[in-house]
Amino acid sequence: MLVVDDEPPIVEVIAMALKYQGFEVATAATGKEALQQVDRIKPHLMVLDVGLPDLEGFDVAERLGVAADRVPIIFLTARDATEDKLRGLEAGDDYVTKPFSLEELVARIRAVLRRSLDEQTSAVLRFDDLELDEETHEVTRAGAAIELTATEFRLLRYLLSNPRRVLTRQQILDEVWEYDFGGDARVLETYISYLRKKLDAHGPSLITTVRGVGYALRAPKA
Amino acid sequence: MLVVDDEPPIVEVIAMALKYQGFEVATAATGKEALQQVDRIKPHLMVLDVGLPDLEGFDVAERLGVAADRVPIIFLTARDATEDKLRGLEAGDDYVTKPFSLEELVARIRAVLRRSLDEQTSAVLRFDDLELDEETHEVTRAGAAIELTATEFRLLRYLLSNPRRVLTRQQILDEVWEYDFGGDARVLETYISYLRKKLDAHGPSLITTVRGVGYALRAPKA
DNA sequence: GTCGTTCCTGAGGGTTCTCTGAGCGACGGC
DNA sequence: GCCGTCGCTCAGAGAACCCTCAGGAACGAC
Repeated sequence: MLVVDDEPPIVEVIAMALKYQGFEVATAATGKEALQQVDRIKPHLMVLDVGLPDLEGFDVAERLGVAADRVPIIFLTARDATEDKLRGLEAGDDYVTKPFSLEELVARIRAVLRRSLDEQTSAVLRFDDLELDEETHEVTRAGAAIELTATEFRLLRYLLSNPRRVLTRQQILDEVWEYDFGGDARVLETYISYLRKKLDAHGPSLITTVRGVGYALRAPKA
Repeated sequence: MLVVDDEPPIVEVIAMALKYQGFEVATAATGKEALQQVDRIKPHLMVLDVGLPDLEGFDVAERLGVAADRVPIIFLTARDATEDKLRGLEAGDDYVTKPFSLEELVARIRAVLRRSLDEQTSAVLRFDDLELDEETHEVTRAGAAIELTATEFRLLRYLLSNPRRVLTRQQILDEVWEYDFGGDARVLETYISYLRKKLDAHGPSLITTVRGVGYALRAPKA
């Protein structure tokens, strides 16, 4: 996994998140450096900022060629750069707009890897009778469809990708909200409340509060 | 293990706690000194105060580079420094806010080491028929789930990480409560009592009182 | 621009946890 | 066996924590 951005804090926060997920991570600050690294370590995937000092991110992509076996790239791009999205996006690539949530980025990475690894892993996260499809964004509980908003979906996806494990409030805020979110931590409680209301309409409670620590998905004690 | 802080009492209390856990500990009071020490002794982990007189803690981290093989760091930071959290946090790092409990710090250290040692050690602490999972916060005795409050959990985790060893009241207070806890030492007795009540409901007594000294986990004399 | 949805903030209230105090019991020295 | 000290347990006050509801701001669709 290669992370390329000229802002050290961004590189660091991404590298940390990915390492925590168990990926091996290398970094680069410039386009030139990135090309060298690709040559040297042959990463399976690359997270690439569009706005680099020397080469534009897309130029980096171009230099790597359009071959089907070129390393998949996830572009980081500013929110308003709509037209940019089209350029450089090859089959197997994807993009994320800044500022992004780490949870979102990791989800995209998994999706891209899944595609390039030929459907080895499923796109459906499961826990008890709850299912979440990362590709179609469909969520069902005991077969019944559940409508979630974007934030609710990210939150549930993060919980589902760490089943049974207690996630601290801080972890959840760092991952699910934008990485520089400075707001009130009570948003989280509000959204947990929303999720519970929607999920628990179809069965026993799945989200457990661990007082003083955070939240966890727990199988209902039947 | 390298401990860096400009306040000698803090350094001492941490260094002592870590030594007691069996780590080799070196110390430094300034950023400059810290960098020298890192060079000299190549620590496996570093506990680093953010507010140092000469260099900011994060600057120290920066000087060490962002290489994947840089020493993992646990930052000590004031409680309200929310935005600081992102700066400097690399893969494998973590942070603890002051004032902290030593027990918490040691738990974080173990978690960080576990990650950097590639899952060599498990997150489950065991003693006799008692199990405590640090990730899910689940505690079972002879297979039966036991609900613990946050403080009970920290206390039991500390006991379990030092099985059979007698821990003095002072040690336990320092570790499980905040390191400068000034309150009444009888809290501890109360919590030992709570723990015993919950644990011994499923089997013979595991926590032994060592009169005049402290407490220890002991296998029940069958 | 208007409308509808989504996201975040704020406040109130209920629940649970933590710590304190006091009485009782247990242990050990003599 | 007696007495002093140390430890155990219970109950309760205060605080911390968390949940929920309501409303306003921001965003996007038409």
